[in-house]
Amino acid sequence: MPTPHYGQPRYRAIADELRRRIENGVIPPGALLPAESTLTAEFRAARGTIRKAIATLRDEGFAATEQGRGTYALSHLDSAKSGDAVEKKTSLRTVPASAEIARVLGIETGSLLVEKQTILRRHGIAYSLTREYRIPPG
Amino acid sequence: MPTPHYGQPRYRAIADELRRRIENGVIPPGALLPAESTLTAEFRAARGTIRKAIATLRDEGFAATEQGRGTYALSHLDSAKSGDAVEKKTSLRTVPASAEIARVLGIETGSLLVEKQTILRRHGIAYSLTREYRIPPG
DNA sequence: AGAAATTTGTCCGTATGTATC
DNA sequence: AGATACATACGGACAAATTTC
Repeated sequence: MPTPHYGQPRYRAIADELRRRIENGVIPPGALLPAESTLTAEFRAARGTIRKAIATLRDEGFAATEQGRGTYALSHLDSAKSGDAVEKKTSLRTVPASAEIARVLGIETGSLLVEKQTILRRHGIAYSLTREYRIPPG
Repeated sequence: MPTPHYGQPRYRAIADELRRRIENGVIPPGALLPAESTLTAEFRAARGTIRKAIATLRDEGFAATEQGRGTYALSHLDSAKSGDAVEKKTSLRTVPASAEIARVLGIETGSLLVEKQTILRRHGIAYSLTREYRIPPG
């Protein structure tokens, strides 16, 4: 079989279809997507093509994958079902830069950074932890 | 030839090597990386493996690719290229929870979390790194 | 202007490794 | 321990964009 991809590539069309299913609730948040082998059969595409489609969804934040387990749908636009109050707690501290973070910020490992931590809770239960690192002024 | 990847995958090792060359100025910002066919010969890896390594560098902001042309080296210490706007780069991955984060979120250490990382740059210089951790649904 | 060469993009098939169930 | 599912790697083929002649 030849490999034409006139117009839109197949992996993108497949990603579009899977994204639709997630947004429409056909695959609800938290549910596993069909296995790669299953999708291979359904779309009649090679595994590499299926994997590229799923990678697209990961990049977009629609899905997350765990080796040996599967790929599950994420709730992309929440976490507002609010009305119920969201409690937000922010704290500041100074921390040394890890090697990983230092590389991204283009500074030396161990340099001091300002870390702003935000914890989001609902009904007293923390569901999100955010840490922002910045190079201190001066 | 078998296809083992004990320890670190080959594509990551290749990405590390190329990143080193960019950071060390062996491949200066704006210069083209060797063609995929050339890298295939040098590292004796399949083209897909080379492409995966380059994709890693793209995600990290060390390179940019144009079809029919090649892959350019970038530098986050380099200005130019984009205007005065703030460049925002978001990536998503799953990571095990550190003890500290696990405590805050009330989960077990090592549990898998979804990490959304956002890097803010201006004039090509990263000045803010944000990491948000959430418990995956399901 | 046109054709050929170069380079990246997509797709297929297969095999093996690694993590989870 | 076996089955299932994702991860890595190989090799080959054709498509599309750019450069070169």
